Amino acid sequence: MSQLKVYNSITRQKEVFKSITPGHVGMYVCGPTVSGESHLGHARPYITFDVIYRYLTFLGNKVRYVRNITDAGHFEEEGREAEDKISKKAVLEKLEPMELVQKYTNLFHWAMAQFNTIPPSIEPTATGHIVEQIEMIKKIIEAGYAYEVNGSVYFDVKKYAASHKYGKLSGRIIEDLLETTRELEGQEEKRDTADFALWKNAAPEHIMRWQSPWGAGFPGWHIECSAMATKYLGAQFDIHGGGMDLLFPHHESEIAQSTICNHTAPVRYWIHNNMITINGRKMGKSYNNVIKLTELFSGDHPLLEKAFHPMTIRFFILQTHYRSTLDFSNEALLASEKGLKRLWDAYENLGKLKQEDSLQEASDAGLESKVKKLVEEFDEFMNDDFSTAKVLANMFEIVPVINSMKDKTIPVSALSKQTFGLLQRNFKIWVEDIFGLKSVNEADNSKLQGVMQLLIDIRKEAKGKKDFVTSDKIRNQLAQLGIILKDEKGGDMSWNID
RNA sequence: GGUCCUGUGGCCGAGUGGCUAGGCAGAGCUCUGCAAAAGCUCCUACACCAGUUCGAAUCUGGUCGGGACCUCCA
Repeated sequence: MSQLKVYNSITRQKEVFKSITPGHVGMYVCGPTVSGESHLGHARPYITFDVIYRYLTFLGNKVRYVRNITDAGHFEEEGREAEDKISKKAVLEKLEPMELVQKYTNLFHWAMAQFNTIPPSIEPTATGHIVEQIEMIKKIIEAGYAYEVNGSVYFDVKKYAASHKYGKLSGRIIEDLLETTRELEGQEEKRDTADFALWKNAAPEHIMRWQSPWGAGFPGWHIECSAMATKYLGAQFDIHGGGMDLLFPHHESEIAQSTICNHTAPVRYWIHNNMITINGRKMGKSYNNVIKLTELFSGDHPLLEKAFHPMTIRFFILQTHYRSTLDFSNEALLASEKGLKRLWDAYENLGKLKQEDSLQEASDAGLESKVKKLVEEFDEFMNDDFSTAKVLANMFEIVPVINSMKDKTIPVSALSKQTFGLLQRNFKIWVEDIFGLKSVNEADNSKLQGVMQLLIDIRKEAKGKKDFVTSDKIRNQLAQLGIILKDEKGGDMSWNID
């Protein structure tokens, strides 16, 4: 089998992946800020890294996957802010930060479950690691790379850049950063505009605040990831992932902090997913083009013609390489929906075919070698920087073979016992275990199965007597209920829920 | 303005210098009581201009277009 190669953002090239401790992989992925609802854009990194997590595990690694919850910072809930300003005094009418955080954390977990993502090994919260963050800031101050002003602490980028490569990851040039003339609030405290906050002084009315050696305040954005990654994965770990928009300043700053604190570069492989765009534009609050996940699942959004199943979104994302932008549209999602159905139906049909029907020798040598090659390429493509799109393309090339076997226009014995087994095993591993796809039909209970079998039997009898009025009645009325009944070759019938 | 990415058929998208993925949509045929599904076949594109090469969607330079980051945005 070929070696796994990953594109490393910091070296800008594909490198052979080798973990620090053989057989073990430490992976940190920047998690959500739970001050609002997740949208389609958020789905991309979590699905991408879920597949990476699953694949690394499949390769035999014990993976510790850490994904944080950013629940500290300056939070305001939309709509409730105004309410607060009317200065209601009652406790219950005021914004309670933890209530807000809990609400969106729950919603996030629910959405991730819908996508069938595996929960991370550790999901630390920023508020649960204030102590670690303060310790880290202290160390940086002691090392002389941070300074305190009015209860806030800033990282001294200029000093760091004198001996380290600040900007290496993001391709930023330190001189340009130092020259930036942008005027923002609170900037006057900093020695230099490029400096970033490690700790921020909080005004008394600020809703989230903790005691620190520098007074009451809250941690800077970047330090939380550094502190939690260090705590759970060590001073140096294998993979750090996140969206490309986090390259700068977030990840660049993480490198600086951790390097000063732990005297080593924190991350071996930086992996960044690209953005989901809508009409060519990144999906984001500031562009006013956000489609929330709840809206996507319900279809309740002006841009959506209908509701889309979470699995459709997952498949949609896997059809593209993770480092390419992915353009959203109704049409594209509709295409994914149909494509997924075609793949899933074939996958289910494959599972029902009997391996005993094949022999040691293949009766169709050409098909045998074609199918074998297509299946064996799964690993090769995935090892090439997780090319899920190419694996799926190969699967689709096999779909007609499976469907023909089901229709008996190609005998199962066209393939050798060995290759047929390979096909069945690998489809299961790749479709379910690695790509994490699952059935779109939620109703799979045995009573319904029984009722359907009864209707199918009655319809078969009617058809046998050429009583098409009855047979059509059954099929049409079921269709009205959203159950599609199909006649198959040989008189069998199959059904699924639309 | 600075740094970087990108431009593929009606749509979404893979693409490692030659063998020109895949999905969806569209057309025809087969199967079929009808329908649906399925199978087979067709539609063969790489923004533009120059260059390198026997050969370029792929490499180089330029032009034009789109985008990301430089704002606590995945």
